[in-house]
Amino acid sequence: MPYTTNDIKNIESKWQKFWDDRRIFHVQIDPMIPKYYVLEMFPYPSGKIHMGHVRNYTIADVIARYKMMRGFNVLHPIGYDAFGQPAENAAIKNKTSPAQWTGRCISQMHDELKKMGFSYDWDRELSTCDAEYYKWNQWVFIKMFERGLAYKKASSVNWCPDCETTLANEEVINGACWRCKTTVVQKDLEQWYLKITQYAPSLLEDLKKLEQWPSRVRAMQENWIGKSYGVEIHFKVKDFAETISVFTTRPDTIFGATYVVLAPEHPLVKKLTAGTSQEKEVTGFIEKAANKSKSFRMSGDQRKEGVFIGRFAVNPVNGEDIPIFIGDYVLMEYGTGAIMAVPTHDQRDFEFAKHHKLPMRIVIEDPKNPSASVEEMGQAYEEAGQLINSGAFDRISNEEAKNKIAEWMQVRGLGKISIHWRLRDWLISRQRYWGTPIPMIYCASCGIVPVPYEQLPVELPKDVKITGEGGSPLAGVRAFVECSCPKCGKPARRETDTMATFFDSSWYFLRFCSAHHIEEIFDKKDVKYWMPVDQYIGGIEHAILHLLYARFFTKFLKDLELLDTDEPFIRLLTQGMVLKDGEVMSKSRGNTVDPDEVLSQYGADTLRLFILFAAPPEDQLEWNSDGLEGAWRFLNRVYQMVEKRYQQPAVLKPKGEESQKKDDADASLERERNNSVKRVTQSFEEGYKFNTAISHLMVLANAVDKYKVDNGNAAKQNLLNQAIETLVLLLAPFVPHVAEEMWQMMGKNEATIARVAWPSFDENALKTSTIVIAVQVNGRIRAQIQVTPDKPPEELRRICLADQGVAKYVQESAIKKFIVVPNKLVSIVV
RNA sequence: GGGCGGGUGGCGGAAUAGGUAUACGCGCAGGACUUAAAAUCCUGUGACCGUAAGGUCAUGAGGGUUCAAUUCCCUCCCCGCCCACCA
Repeated sequence: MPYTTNDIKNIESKWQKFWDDRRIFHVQIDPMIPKYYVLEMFPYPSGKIHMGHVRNYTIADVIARYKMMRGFNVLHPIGYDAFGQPAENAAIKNKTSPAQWTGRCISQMHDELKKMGFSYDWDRELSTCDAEYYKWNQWVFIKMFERGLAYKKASSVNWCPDCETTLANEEVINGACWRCKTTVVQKDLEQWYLKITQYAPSLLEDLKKLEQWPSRVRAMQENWIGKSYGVEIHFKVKDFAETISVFTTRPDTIFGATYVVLAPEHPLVKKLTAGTSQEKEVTGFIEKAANKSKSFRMSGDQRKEGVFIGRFAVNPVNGEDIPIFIGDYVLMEYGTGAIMAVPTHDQRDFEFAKHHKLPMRIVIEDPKNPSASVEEMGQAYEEAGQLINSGAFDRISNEEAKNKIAEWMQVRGLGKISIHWRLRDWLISRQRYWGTPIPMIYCASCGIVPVPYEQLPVELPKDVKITGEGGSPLAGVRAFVECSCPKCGKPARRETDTMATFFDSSWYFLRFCSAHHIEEIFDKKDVKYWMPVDQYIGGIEHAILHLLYARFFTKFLKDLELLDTDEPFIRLLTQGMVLKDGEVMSKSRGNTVDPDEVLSQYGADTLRLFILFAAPPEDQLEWNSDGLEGAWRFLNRVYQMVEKRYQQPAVLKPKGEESQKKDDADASLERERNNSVKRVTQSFEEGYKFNTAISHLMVLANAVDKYKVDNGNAAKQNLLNQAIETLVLLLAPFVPHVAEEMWQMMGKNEATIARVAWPSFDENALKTSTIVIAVQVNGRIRAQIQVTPDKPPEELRRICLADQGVAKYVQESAIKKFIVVPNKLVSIVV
């Protein structure tokens, strides 16, 4: 059990109150001061904060406090992503309402965040479940609707049977619901979508601007958006007035296309099979395919099933009749829902063709095996090579042929050069209660009509019985559903679905700029000043979902001319996970450490210091209670230093004529002090390596410990004071409570250390009068010599040879090379 | 299958425009203080040989370039994360 006479953890609540009472971290726009916007991904208010939150917010807080000391006007807000299904479940379980439950969680969370000493501007605290916030969700939605970016369509959608609601593609992880892990099924439903695909090109292109994002997040988004260049090729159906369009990235293989495959859901299938002998078999296959979940169909290397549909298509480049199949390995969601199959050069087609004994033709020559025949192929040849069996294109490299054939086909009207995207539109309606009502009205005569702006917000009724049965609980609230059409005034019905909560979090960073603005979604001048977010911090799990949606909203709002920036987050830091015993700390594993317990035992500063010291922010962090103890020890040591060794300058009485000349110990302390400032500053400016920053603070503390002051030696005491002051200032962003306390103990005038200027350093003080140079002979260290800096090589050579340790291995006449790395090392080769 | 990270003491981790590997912390061992313990302080701590001086070997494995490689190049192994029948 940690214990000292002046318990450093008991001072924390005092300083928290001080910051609060004086609104130290409240900020306003000030064009004269450079701004800095630090933001962490706001929490879902589950009530208690966990170590992941603590780590995330501590990193953010340290950056915010550092920037404040550097003179920036720092916006550092917090809020709650308060809508969502867990509140419904908790409300049922605890016999309360989601609103009450969430309210209680928020106030609990609020208190816990305060206990961590984070430098938030609490005046901007917001919750997405407040009507003053979600009103603007509805406003954005209508703006999107007016521009055709929000639309309703019937489609096969992802459905979680457990949550009883639809899910966006981004919310389906390996075929399972991201929240409850239940296997997702497909349902045909009419749902609301946002046309994020319209922004696919700029979402992809602008990733290039995000140089300060981790490359893997950019790569993940790039893959998710998935741009492919290719050709849409038109295959005429033989003896039938229809054309099948396929998309391919491999037009170079068109001469090897020996059959066509449609997705079972392809709209042409029914038309083409009607009346053929294959109709029954095809219908049976479609039913079978429909019963398989999408995740099963997409889960890789199973046998490729399919049936011939009884008709043929014509290969446009050579006029061949080729059979048309339907196959479950072709997905309706991608491309045109139809493919041309080139079994010799695509492994999937190869497997399918083998299984169904379909013809093949090699059209790209394997340079290692130019005489290969179809019969002896064990797998598709997917590498590069020259074209063969391809008419006029023979002997052209296939890379070159891609463009040539594409252009040739386009000129002849056989195909169209085109780009396809993997990104799908974003399904945002949810059949749940605890969310933003979608502000739409259905009128029998006018159709779908948006709620007029002046009627916003469409408030979520409070007195709704939640059963957990799903299926739009709002549909059962007559007072909510029944309304009149804004256009014709006749009785009409409200939309009863609510918005996915990712809608709420796609623009909250803008709302923070003027958190409680009433007239508009936000105050344009505030947003102009604060945006973009300079530093965003959060978990990698949001690499696709939230970060993509937020970028989409930013681009949309810019198109509405409400914003100047087209990217919301300049710099992104994804913090690593917190582990215990080598496993991710999680409730389900039962290996969590409750931050509350650590707080009551050690206080926030110790917790903050440990978390920052144990690993670089982006790496995994292994929880270690001994390490926590170490952080506690260090803080106490520094506290004792201030208490016992610091003397207030007023008390300090210079005695007699003390020598102004600095001795070695003085120079050494000065060097460490300046070096610490340099290194800690560097760690903030170059990549946030807080672990090494703290290690340098420990080095400085060690130097202070070692430094002796003769009783009453004012010059030395001054030097010591200076070193301690610097140490306290450098510590301030990391351990704000103790730093405030120590600053006050030192009798400083500033109200808060949070606004004291960050210390600077003197490069000259880092120099030493003598340096130690390592001497290598044939690559091995054989001696250390002490010399004055910047010795010329000739002199070094003389000194080295005079050194006994060197002389043992070197005779002057045998020296082949003499290499000098200035002020570091000498390397002699004999 | 594709992409992105990583492999350094007993542990968390330092150090890469090539230049004294193991900073800082934890742990461990010994000592001081104490009736005793805790706390605190001091000393030591990569491995091996040696009383010591000193020497040899060590950054996943193996090669290469170099006076010099954790850092650069080649081959391979292992771990983590993300994506994946994407046409």
